[in-house]
Amino acid sequence: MELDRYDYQILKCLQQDGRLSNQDLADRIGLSPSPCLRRVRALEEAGVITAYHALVDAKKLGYTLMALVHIAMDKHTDERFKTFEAQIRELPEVIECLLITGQSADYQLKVIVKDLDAYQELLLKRINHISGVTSVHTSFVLRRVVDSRAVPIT
Amino acid sequence: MELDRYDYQILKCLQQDGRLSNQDLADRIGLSPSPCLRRVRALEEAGVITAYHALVDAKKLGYTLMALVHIAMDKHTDERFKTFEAQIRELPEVIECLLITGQSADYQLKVIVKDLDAYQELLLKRINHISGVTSVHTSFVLRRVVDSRAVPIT
DNA sequence: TTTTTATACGCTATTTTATGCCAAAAAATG
DNA sequence: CATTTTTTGGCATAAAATAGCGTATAAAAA
Repeated sequence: MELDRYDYQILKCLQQDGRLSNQDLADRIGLSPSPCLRRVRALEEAGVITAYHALVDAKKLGYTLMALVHIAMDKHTDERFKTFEAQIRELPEVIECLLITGQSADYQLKVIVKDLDAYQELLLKRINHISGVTSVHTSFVLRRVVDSRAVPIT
Repeated sequence: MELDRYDYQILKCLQQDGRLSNQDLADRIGLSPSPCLRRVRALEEAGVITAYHALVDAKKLGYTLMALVHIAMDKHTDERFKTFEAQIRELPEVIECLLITGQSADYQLKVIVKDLDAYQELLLKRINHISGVTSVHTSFVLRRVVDSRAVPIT
């Protein structure tokens, strides 16, 4: 799919405010509502826009603790990875799971929990029980300096 | 702010689909449109809902590489942190910057770039130039197994 | 227990928005 | 330069958002 200046403007605007009305969006990018809406639909159709989400303040719901968990596996087989990932997907506290390169870890998880007790519980009763997990290292998040998922659009 | 069952349902729905119309939302949670809208506004007002975003597929825009960058500082002074963070905020490729506890790193950055060349450029010409940065370790993201920011809502 | 008060609901009317259709303009092509 | 293709803008209609108002319900006070 070919993207032009209008499309980039649309993406920029909707990345910032996913609930912009089509009319406001049209105004901002300098197009009338009909072609603007057509373009948004096309971007959704093409998978350039993948979803719309409301961001919820985790702390306001009691999730006061965020941690990064680095995990190393014993063997690097498809089987190990598959079962690990399947189990991880069952844990709602794991809001991110990345397979990464690097010395000491295979996966990095990002988890949010209500307190240290809950964290301990998650670690000892869930994550440690997954077969193949050999080492686990935790970093707690003290502050979120930048927290965006916005793709740079010039 | 006190949240009841309706509020949790609203949050759950809007986390999944940030563009749900108020009418559809009202239907799903079993309330008529007016009180539903009032609740959504109240949640926004109270900062429980912090923003709405469209998710854009980075790969479709040419950002094929994601990396985690672990950074250690020479001194742990307010001054060092302040200048580092200010400089980091100027880099649109840095979509996340976390101040973390742990052995070897003070910050973890998440960056997206178009290719290895761009990554090299970012690292050598931007990040390494920030005063106080003493060590930098990179992990590339091979796969995103889980990628949500949804707060668990029972 | 009864009365009062406050909160939140649902209905309705009005304004705003989304969306499909068609003619006109712009861009691309030969 | 003419023709074809694409995309726009305007308009009409349907849908949705939003504010006002009366009423029910639950909590608080008597």
